[in-house]
Amino acid sequence: MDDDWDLHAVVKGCSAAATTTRVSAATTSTDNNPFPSFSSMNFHDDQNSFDFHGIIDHDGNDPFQGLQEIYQEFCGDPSPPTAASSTVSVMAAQVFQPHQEIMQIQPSLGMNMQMQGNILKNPIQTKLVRQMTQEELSADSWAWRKYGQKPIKGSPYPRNYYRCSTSKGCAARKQVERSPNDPGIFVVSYSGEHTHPRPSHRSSLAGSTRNKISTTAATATAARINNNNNSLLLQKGSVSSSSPSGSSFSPNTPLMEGEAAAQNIDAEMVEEEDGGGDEDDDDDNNIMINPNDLVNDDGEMFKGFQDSDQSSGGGDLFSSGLLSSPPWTPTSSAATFNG
DNA sequence: CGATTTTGACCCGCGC
DNA sequence: GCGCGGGTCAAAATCG
Repeated sequence: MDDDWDLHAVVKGCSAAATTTRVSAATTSTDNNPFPSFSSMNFHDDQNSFDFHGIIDHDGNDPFQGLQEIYQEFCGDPSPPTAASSTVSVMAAQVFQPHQEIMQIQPSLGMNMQMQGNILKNPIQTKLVRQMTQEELSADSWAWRKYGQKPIKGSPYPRNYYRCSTSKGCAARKQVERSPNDPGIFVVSYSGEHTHPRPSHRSSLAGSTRNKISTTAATATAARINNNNNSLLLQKGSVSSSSPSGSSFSPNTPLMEGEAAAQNIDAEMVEEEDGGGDEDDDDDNNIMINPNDLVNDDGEMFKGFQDSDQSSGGGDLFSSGLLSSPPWTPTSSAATFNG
């Protein structure tokens, strides 16, 4: 029954957005990590705290040189902070993949206009995959509506499918599933882009009652996450159009069930920002990019998902809702998971 | 009543 | 061609 905590929708907020993004080689093993120094990189939301200078690889080269340049371009307009840092993380993940043939960035949800402008130069279809805690999920400000749930082979937890409910034609979607390795962590994938600005008010029923999630579980999850790797992954996928979202609107989304959800709702709007984070957020929002996770044997990025091997049973379900906007556009949304 | 969740069915791509 | 797995659809149920 413990697994019943529904993570249903969490919504809104933005507070969870990452305040500090840490990019690191997930694997500690230097053997496979082409960028040992990566693990020590820390990124802050502060406008210019993201600095790739001084980082070198095994051979003493500066693998981040190009990234630094790109970053500077994007950072012309750092807002929203979270978005910016997350985006950069994504970029880093792509750029640093040794075997990655593609180094372009694609427009995605939540990107601000400037970012998109830059990105459009290199349109690529990608899907953003990120691991986050429930808290972070709750920070999603977009409004998501769940349209499906399926058991996934290899994972004891089902995957939940959400689409943006703010606008009918919005192509933004996201998938949320619990990490087989750590139930406290959710793997969220974003694809498509919002064709409208962020909602400023969460929809009335969003995540209302249907979802109840045990606060304890949520808390535990959040706490646990600090000890886990939050990896940011990218994979070729589907996405396309562009849309502004990075701006500052506030959205909604389903919330976690129960109180947690409720709390998020009210609190979120209040804290949406960037400043909220601070200490706690620092840890919770760390984003670690694991090169190994990004690329598979074929040199393609991916991995996080396929890892676990269990069987899909169809049965169990958890419903989850969650997450929301792309890392760079944090706000809130919640989700619920029923173990 | 409207919006959302749940859940089985359907569709499609992929590997054998 | 067949089976499997993943993504989406749609009807029913739920909730404020």
